[in-house]
Amino acid sequence: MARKATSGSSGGGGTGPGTARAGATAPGTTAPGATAAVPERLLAEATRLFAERGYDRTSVQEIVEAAGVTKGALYHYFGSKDDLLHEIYGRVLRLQTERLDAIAARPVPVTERIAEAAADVVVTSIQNLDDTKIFFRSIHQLGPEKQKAVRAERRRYHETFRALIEEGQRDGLLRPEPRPDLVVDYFFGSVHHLGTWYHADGPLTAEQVAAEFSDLLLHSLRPPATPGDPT
Amino acid sequence: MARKATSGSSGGGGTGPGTARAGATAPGTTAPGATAAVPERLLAEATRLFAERGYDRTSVQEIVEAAGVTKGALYHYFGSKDDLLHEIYGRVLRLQTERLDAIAARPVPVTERIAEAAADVVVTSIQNLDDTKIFFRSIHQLGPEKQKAVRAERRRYHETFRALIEEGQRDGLLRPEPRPDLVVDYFFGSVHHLGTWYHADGPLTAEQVAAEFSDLLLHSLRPPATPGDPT
Amino acid sequence: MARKATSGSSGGGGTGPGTARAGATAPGTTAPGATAAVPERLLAEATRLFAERGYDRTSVQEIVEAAGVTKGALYHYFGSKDDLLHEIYGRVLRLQTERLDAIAARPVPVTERIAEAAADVVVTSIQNLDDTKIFFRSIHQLGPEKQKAVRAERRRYHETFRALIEEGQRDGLLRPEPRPDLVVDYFFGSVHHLGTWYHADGPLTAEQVAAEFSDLLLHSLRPPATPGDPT
Amino acid sequence: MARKATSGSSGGGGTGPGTARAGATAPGTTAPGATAAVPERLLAEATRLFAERGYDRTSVQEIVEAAGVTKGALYHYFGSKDDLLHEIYGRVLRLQTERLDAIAARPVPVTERIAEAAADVVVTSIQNLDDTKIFFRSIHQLGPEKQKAVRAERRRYHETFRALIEEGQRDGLLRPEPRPDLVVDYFFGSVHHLGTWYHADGPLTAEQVAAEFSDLLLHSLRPPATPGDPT
DNA sequence: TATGAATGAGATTTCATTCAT
DNA sequence: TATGAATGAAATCTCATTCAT
Repeated sequence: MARKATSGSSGGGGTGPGTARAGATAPGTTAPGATAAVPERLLAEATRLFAERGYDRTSVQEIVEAAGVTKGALYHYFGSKDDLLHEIYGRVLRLQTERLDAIAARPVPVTERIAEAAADVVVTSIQNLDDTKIFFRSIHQLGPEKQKAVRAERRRYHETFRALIEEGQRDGLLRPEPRPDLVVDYFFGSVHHLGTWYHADGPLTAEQVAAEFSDLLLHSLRPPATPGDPT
Repeated sequence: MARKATSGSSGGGGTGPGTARAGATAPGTTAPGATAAVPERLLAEATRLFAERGYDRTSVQEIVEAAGVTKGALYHYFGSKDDLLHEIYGRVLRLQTERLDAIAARPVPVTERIAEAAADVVVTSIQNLDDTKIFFRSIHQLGPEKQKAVRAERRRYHETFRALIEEGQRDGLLRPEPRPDLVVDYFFGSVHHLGTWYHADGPLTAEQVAAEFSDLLLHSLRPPATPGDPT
Repeated sequence: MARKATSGSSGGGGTGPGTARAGATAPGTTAPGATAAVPERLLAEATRLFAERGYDRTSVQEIVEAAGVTKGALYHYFGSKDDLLHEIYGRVLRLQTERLDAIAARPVPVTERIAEAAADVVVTSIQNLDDTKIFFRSIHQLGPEKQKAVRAERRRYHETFRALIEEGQRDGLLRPEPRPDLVVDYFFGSVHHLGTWYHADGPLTAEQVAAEFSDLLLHSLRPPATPGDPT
Repeated sequence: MARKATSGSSGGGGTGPGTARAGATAPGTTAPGATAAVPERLLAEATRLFAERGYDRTSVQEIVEAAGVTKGALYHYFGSKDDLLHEIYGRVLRLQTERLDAIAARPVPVTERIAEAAADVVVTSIQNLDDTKIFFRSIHQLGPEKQKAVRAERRRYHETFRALIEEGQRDGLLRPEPRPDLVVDYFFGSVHHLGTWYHADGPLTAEQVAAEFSDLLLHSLRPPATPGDPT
């Protein structure tokens, strides 16, 4: 058995998020810079195709053809088509979780941390727009236990974000009325739908969208200005 | 070939939302109070199943079994599986478009109309949660020309909503900074994602969510309070 | 759903043992005597092929080609390749069980009933030699619950036979020493292996083999001749 | 390519039953007492797995995993999966042939030799129950020429046994009526089916079964008692 | 002596759709 | 208005085997 990407592979192990992210060529690969290692190539093409025509509408045959290998090779590295999807999810989730954790830990006012976190998730969602598209369209096509794993990771992300909002409300920097969990669902609904309308060649850069979204979020939470306290 | 539900079948005809929703028996149906007419039953079961396991994962066989008819019957009323999905889309779109148009035409301040429209779309999305789920998961699985038709209707809806925002900004009732189209995408992202987290047996009623979402939207657009102008 | 041969179909229902055995043409079939109905043809070809090259070595493709239909047709009638095998088993088992029950109930001395039963199972095993071959080679390739069902039916058959032997021993017509269950396993081992050596074009008719096997069985159970009791 | 176990490898060489069974380490193996040599381990696991789930249902991958080696290693020692099966067959056949030859040569009355041979084959079949199971289920899955080779060896074994029966009939110690070849098929059918019902943890020891089977065989051949000749 | 990535052919099964009745 | 047998194409996955190292 080769290193099949099994379920519990989150957390740095697995089919080489390390290699995949670092861009380092796996041992046994040909010239660096030429063709990437097979698993990475498979993941990249799968991501592109899933985003383009959906998980169910993309056949394994199309993926391997795009990656220039045979089906046997795919199944040498990934246990199933499901695994491929799961691995794609894992990559984005890990990336965004790491970044959010870093931002949440910064020694700056909580409103600033929220603004930064909001802007950051928009930017990374746009930078990985294919993954974003796939995520919210295809989660239901994952096997039940893998789906649970992904949802659990997602929930952890949301909870971290919610904690920031709660902190802001406790400190009186944000309006106390909105329910934090609803705010999170409200904001991330917007983020997750970036994939349905954002285009790289449109009029807006990722950063512009990020700034606007972040601004809209904070304005909706901002306490009413009190006399002598011009925001 | 009898009255197949072709694309342009909007307008309240046979299989339309009106008859289906109101529970009125369509002409030519058996005893009222018995089982609903076949096309309605097919649409209802298809909606349920598509929401439950996705369009591609639902087989025609499953739909007809759930509706208690045979495949021949389905193809008697609908030209294809695609048609079924398209018809489901049509129902929600028509419903929500009608309501938005009515609200937009009311002789009340624009902020009030926006608040109402926002709350209303949340309520109807939750009331038709299955349709909402299907909509944003399965659009891509529609054939290209049907997809275009649906997107066009959707766009019209968004434009109506955007016009309200523009009006509010022109009149100085809303902050001028946010780009209206971005605001629309921002808000409807949230609405469309209701299907991923809202549960009827959860702690919140549709109206509570509607009030909060509407409130968040308006606060994010509210101009900064000026002295002597308490909002 | 068409009449798929589901597990519990033993006992006269199912994919038409009635039609299959009686040779009656199913409604909707063409000229009687011409080509048999599709399910029957599939079963017949599957039996032949499974006997010839084994269950695992026979592809569904080969079966449908031999039967002159498409794969879709096979799966219209049978839920799986497994089902086909199960149905084949069912036919022989039902046939032999019926015959044994009839013989066991005859109002003749038990030794005679045993002799007849032994001869009969040999004859019917040879007449359905393909089924016999398949039975003892392929049972293990059946799914677990179907395997259990088949074994249960088989056990019932063995128990009926064993009861005859016990009766003979109780009545003093057979030697008391041999354990009845071992005798059953001993004899049916021989019967089941007919498929490995018997050929229709060999020197022996089915009846000759039956007579010899029956004779060997009874001689091995015959009590020692007592003076004045020439058997 | 090193010493691949080719078809004609009988005669006690490297991978032979002698070394494997006795637990002696083959030349070139590591420390005695540690894990067995690789080819032996492969054969042992293959035997277990083939018996458990059948030849076709056991993948090469499963065998090498069970043996703790890689596929390359298997193909280093054995030319094919077929070879593995053939080698397993060879082991039992050689063992049983040797023992039968020894028994047949003993200077005791032929009835005694038959009784001993019958009991012996039962005992060794039970002691190597996995091989027994495999033998009669999987012969057909061997390539044609290997199948022929195995059948030829098997035939030789049967002929030796048949000769004993013929001798007994010639000498008037056995009933002359039964056809010797049929008797052989009759008895070995029983023996070969031991694998389908015997369990080591059942109520009977191998020796008890052997005694009963041998007894049943001889009673079925025993001439009718003549007055003044108490058996 | 052994590895393990990769192949390529083939396996079973599913499914939307058609059509004679 | 409805049936249901049948199609044919495509889908996912498995597996024995090879070969450069």
